[in-house]
Amino acid sequence: MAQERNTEELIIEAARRIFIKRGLAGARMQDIADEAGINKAMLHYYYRSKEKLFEIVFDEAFSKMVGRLGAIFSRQLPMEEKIRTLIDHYITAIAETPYVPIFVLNEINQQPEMMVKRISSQPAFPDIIAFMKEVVEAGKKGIIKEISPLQLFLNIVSMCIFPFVARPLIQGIFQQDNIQFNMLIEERKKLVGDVIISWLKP
Amino acid sequence: MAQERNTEELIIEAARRIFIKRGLAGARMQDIADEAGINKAMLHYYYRSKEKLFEIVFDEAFSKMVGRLGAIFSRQLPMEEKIRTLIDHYITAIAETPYVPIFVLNEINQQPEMMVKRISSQPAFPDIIAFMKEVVEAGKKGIIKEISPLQLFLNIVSMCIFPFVARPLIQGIFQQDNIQFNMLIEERKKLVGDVIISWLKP
DNA sequence: CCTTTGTTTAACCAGATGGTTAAATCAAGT
DNA sequence: ACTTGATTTAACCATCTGGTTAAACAAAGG
Repeated sequence: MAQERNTEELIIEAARRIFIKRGLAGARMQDIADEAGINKAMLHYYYRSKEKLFEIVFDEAFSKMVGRLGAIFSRQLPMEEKIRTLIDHYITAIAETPYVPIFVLNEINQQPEMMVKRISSQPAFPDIIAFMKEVVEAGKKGIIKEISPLQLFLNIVSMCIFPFVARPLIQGIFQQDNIQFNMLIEERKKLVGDVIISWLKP
Repeated sequence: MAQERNTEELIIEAARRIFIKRGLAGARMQDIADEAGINKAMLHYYYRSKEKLFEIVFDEAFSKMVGRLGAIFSRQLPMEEKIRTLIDHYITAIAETPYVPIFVLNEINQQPEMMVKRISSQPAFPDIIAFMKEVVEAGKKGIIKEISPLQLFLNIVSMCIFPFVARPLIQGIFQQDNIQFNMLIEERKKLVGDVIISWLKP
């Protein structure tokens, strides 16, 4: 057999970069081939079509964005501490692959049917539901204010993810360079927790 | 001259629908022509190229998303009330064209240089800056807690816009139909205000 | 050495895509 | 009716794009 054995992985890495940067419609198979330093035909040899390749990249990205929530949720901690660590860890996780959210959200908006398939095969969802039940109970016990757990979830995720989605907008309007932006994000790991906790105080 | 005089506007309306639904890379000139019920050559007759047409649609969408903030900010009201009406009005405005934010954010991420041009020609930005100064002053006077005005702004905009950007995700995970989703948004007009105000209490 | 089997390449293809052009159509002024 | 100038259309073009194919190549086993 010829060449190194990681051609397969080389292709995925290239596809990941190109798809996440340009989206499904904007990505060109030739660009992916160039990025991987191989012939265009190899893409079809290893992964049958553009859609197949995209599906792999998308699934991976989707899990990276949604899946991380589950692991954190399931931790056994008092409500306030649980929420604070959730926010801190989630922002940290997203900051590692900051272009994933806008990619995932845009593709989902292009083909909302995609969601249906992911829902069943996404192990994080049950944990999210469980967390929301905990929130209701904590509300009844008076540990926190009684609020809609869905709205709580939405608020947390909004404040964690949105800054990355709107990154060029923020940096453009407020003239922030990359270092300043990263500091902003760093500060949010605690600040978003403050916002949520102050709201939840009974 | 032939036909009705609104061909020009007819084209823009069609382009708006197609571009916002599919994005620049995903939109086809033929689709826009079909949507407008005219020949493809007319698009080039009235608007020279795909890019030119796109620019018009994008500018319009960008203003719709960012511009609305200015008008609300400039209103003379006590801080708490100002923030509450801002949130209420902004969510209402976005709900009227709910697919604009994901379109704008995605295109900005595709071509961040676009931002540079918009910044100078966007009249809402000065008002945003002015608002942020007010926030600092209100903090010093003890009317509200002393917080980073940028972070405040980010929190507000995040919680207002993100639900629309993540709409299919939310509806998918939590099995919400369109009516339920709209109720969720309706509830947020007050709820997001509560979150922010409770955080700002000195 | 030669066969076999998995891997890689260059050349090619059909359909799509943005854009052009020359001719046709239409309404209004003369 | 005829000219004029804007509007509209059908046909066309060059290029791009996802995908295919046949042949070349490289190892491993016999």
